[in-house]
Amino acid sequence: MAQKVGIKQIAEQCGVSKTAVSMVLNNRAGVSDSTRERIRRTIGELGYRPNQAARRLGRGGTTGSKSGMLGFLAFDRWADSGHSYYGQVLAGASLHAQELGVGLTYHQVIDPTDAPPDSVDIEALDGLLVTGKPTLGFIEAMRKRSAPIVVVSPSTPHIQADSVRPENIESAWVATRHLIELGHTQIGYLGGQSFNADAQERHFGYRLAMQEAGLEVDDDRSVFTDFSPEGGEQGMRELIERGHPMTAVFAGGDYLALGAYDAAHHAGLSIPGDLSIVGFDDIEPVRYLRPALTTVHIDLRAVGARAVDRLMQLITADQSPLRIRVPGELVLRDSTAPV
Amino acid sequence: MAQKVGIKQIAEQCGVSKTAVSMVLNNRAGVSDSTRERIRRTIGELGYRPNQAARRLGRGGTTGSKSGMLGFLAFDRWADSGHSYYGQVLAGASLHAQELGVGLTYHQVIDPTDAPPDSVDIEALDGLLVTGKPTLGFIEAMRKRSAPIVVVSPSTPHIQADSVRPENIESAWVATRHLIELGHTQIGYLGGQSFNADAQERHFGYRLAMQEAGLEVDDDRSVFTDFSPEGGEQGMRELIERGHPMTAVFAGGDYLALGAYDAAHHAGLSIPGDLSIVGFDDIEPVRYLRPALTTVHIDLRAVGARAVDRLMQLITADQSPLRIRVPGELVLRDSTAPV
DNA sequence: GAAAGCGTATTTATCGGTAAAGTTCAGGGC
DNA sequence: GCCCTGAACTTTACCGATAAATACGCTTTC
Repeated sequence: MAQKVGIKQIAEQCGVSKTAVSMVLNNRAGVSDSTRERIRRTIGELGYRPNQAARRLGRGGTTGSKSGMLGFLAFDRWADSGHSYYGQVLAGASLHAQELGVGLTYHQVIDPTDAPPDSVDIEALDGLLVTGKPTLGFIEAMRKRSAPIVVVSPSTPHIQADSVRPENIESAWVATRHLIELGHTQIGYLGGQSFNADAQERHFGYRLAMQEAGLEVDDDRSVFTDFSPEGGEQGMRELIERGHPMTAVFAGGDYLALGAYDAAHHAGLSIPGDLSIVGFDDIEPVRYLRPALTTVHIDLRAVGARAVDRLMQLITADQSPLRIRVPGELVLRDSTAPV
Repeated sequence: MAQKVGIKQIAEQCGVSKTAVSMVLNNRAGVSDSTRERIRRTIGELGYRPNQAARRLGRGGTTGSKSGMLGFLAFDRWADSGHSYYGQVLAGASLHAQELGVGLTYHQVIDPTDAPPDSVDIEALDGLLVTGKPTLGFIEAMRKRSAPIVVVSPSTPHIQADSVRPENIESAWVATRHLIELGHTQIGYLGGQSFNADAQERHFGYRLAMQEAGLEVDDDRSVFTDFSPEGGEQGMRELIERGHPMTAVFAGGDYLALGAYDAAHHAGLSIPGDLSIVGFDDIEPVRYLRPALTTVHIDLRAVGARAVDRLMQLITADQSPLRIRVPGELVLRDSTAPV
């Protein structure tokens, strides 16, 4: 049976001290390139794998971190339609957690009652990353259990917790601006309902761009609807039925844009010929729409990574709630065209 | 600021040694009831939480056997396009793991080398659920570390590990049968490359249905291509260019169908008027295609749950590899029509 | 009465690392 | 030649817990 390979074995093999090896492992300065290379090779040859437990301990386990585990809570409401969304957040969080040497446990939550699920051993977790649509009560309950929480949620507005969210206003501004630059002046808005914080902000960004351009922000050209393809279709239909001339629409969410496509087709409007559409979020399905949807891309992996960062900050040194914003980027595809 | 409470503080407070406290923590004999009680109380008062990392280390490091934790490994190759797919598997796995009272840690893997990532503390995990596209070498490496593995992967064929996969043959048969029942006789096949086990099986199911119906299985009507929208488009284009009359196509994967739509439109073929298409997998995007894609739905949550089941079996009693199949279900949408 | 047994509790070494404080040695400025 | 500097390492001291070995009273046993 293969001897357990530890940092010590590596050190002996290379004729250096344990510390030298440790330094290489952590990419720290103080080791010559040749030695570094030699150690790296030996590590590979012996198939050495650092013992995370020991690492944490040595690194000053005293620092808050009890289990070295963060929890990722996913509320079920989003599990079906939103997994391409949260999957990315999760990927980013996982990757970053690994970099930081902490673990990440995943917990699907079905029942959105205010009580945290028994199955989640919060006590054993250093912090919680909550995605989806947690109730305020849930957050409160968690807080009482004194586990730091960071929320990645598009919908709960004035939550008393740290959060990581998209830079909605700016991005909505950019999206609307894009339409304006294409020459559109009659631009509609299709958004989620106003209790949704993201929806509010995106609407604000839209209005900002309109006003700046000296364009009329007509409430008749704005519709607030369910944040879903169905809602989008209904909303778009209503927008069309109102009869106000309109050559472009900013949809504050790709799922809405999905529905808007259907409504537009149904009304015999071609995209982008008769109607340009810009979305928001860049979820997977819109890449395959024809014409492909121009939309605001949010780097969801970055969202996850930032959330983990913040969580670690909270764990090591308690601070007051902070809301982090991740910038968006307009992705030009085929659903928009000059007037 | 609250002093770090360690076993040491407890010991001092009680005027005993660290070991005594340790023994109490582990419910081991060798401590008088009175002392035990006293220590217990102090632990409660000081709100002491044992440091897991240190515990594992001290316990002999390597032997982490019963951590009550399963690991979910996701290979990056799928992270972008496949998250709506694996997200569901993950959700199902998480839910079921919670029911069984075991934890689930998530690990995104970027580098698909044969070496398991350092960040995954396999030693501490009771079993591994691997999704995405692991290399055979990876599975081997894992196996050597003696952690039970269950693979949920569409592509690696003769892997020496337990796996949970769709009932490809039967479902492909059903899908093809559906086309036949609509009156189609000239049915093309668009599939992934043959080193992909799922692709093989789906192709087999297709041929089975054709032969049973006494229809000619013409190799000229089959194309094997990259399992991606791009591959699908190219494949479909080729199929069309070959010039064999064809009124329907069975795409052995929704991503292929996605591309097929584009190719069909490009060629001026209407769906399902000129060409009926059936897909496989029921990924999220295809719900929003117009016309919505008729496809085979796989209950991915069930896949995840079954995988966890199997993993638990392996952990408690090692058994020979078993391959579990999850049935699919044909979802009728709008991409198919009678001839 | 000395050796042995036994429940308790304490030392001490260790787990696999990490960090901070030495140590060595080559080179550079003056 | 002298002192200083800094890179490249090594020593040493833990991190927080565990296990094995040891010590300490006190009762039993021959």
